[in-house]
Amino acid sequence: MHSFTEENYLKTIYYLETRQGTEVTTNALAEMTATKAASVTDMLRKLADKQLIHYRKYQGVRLTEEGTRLALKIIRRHRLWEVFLVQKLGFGWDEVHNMAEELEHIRSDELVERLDQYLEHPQFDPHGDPIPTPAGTMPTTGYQKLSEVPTGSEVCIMGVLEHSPEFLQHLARMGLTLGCSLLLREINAFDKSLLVQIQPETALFVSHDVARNLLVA
Amino acid sequence: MHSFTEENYLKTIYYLETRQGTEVTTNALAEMTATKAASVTDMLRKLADKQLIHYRKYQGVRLTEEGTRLALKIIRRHRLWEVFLVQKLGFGWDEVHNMAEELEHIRSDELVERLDQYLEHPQFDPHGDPIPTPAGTMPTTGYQKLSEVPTGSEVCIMGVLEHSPEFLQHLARMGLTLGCSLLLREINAFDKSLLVQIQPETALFVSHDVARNLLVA
DNA sequence: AATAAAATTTAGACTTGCCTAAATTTTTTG
DNA sequence: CAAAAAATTTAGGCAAGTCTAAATTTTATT
Repeated sequence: MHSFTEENYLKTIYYLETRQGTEVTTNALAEMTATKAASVTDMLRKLADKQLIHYRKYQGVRLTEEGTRLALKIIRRHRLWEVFLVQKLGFGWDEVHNMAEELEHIRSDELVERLDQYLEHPQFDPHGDPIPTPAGTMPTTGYQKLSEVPTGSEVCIMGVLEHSPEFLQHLARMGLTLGCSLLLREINAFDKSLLVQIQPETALFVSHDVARNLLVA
Repeated sequence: MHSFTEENYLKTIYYLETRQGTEVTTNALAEMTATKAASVTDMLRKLADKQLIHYRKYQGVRLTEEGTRLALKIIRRHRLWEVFLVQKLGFGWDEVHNMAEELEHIRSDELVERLDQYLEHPQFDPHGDPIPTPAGTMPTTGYQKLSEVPTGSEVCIMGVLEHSPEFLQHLARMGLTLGCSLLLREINAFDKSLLVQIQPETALFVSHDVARNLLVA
């Protein structure tokens, strides 16, 4: 059995590893977990002893196969609980992250599979993130960042890369929601902001920071 | 904020205090929490520092008002999650205790109140135990132990005092379920077992140990 | 390439919650 | 009511996970 703390490190390593595509550094982990680098080093030694990560001193870490499997199991739980909180209990998508951070550590596998069944096997969480399979693999989506599609594209908002309440509430204030269609009119040369049209009559500017956290298809 | 461990001690103290009506001893707590007496003493000092219990060395403990309020909050969460697991996810009443032991520590008050609403404000958990109010009071029931009702009584099974899977599965094998009607035919003088009639044609012997863990009205 | 800066690890310590062994207090018993 | 037994507390220690400060390694800079 693994501690909450170990589970959180695995999840964070998975996140940084897939986001950056490179080995994950001690400092990056310290920042994400809001601890100090020395504490991270201690935990990395422990995870390496348990064969959950490949760790070369001073070189950073990657998850082993077993570590990846475990990380995806936690992420599956997290996302299924988020679906429950939004669809069944009526929370907003900007309110559920912290609760799911606790619920994801509940240890029963049978509970997770029954929850999945009760929710009718959702494919995506309320933020559009794909839910890992029970077998421990991450479904792939062909989504791109809005900041990377060419001018003139007509796309649909499929997910977000940033889950903070601040970001999600900002989207809501701009009228941007999951499933919303966008026509990319132009990209401003000065600050890289994007002019997007969301209704025949309505267009607005979206900052580059917002655009690179919006997934579209 | 209180740790999982502190919450578990409060819950256990509440349970023993109301079951026995007297001050709770260190040894009783050590047995219930599967730890050693010395560890209990440590924790009692901490809980007393936080004004959650009245503690007189060598004399045992009682919960303060604040301690009682907190204990009932945990018990409310536990019982609501049990209702969820049985009614929504389809678990048996003998399977849910351990999962609820983990779920009861999820910290969001709003989550609990939304769950309560989603479950349509249940009054009792799957074992017939009353669910404490949001205000932190325990509803009273007039239930008696089956071992204490007079011969000839016709009663209905309303709850259980023992929650172990072994006990609950034993009830199931005897055909005894919540809501089941019983006619108490006689009490055996030799071993205090009870002859109870559950159908016009069907009667069976129930041990004293079973009878004192069955609540009836 | 040598040195300065940055990143990482090591060393030693703290807190929580648990343990064993020994000391103390309370209760029981002859 | 005094001695023995039982219950409880104290003392000292351990593991997990964190910290600060110092040492080491890597990277960047001149």
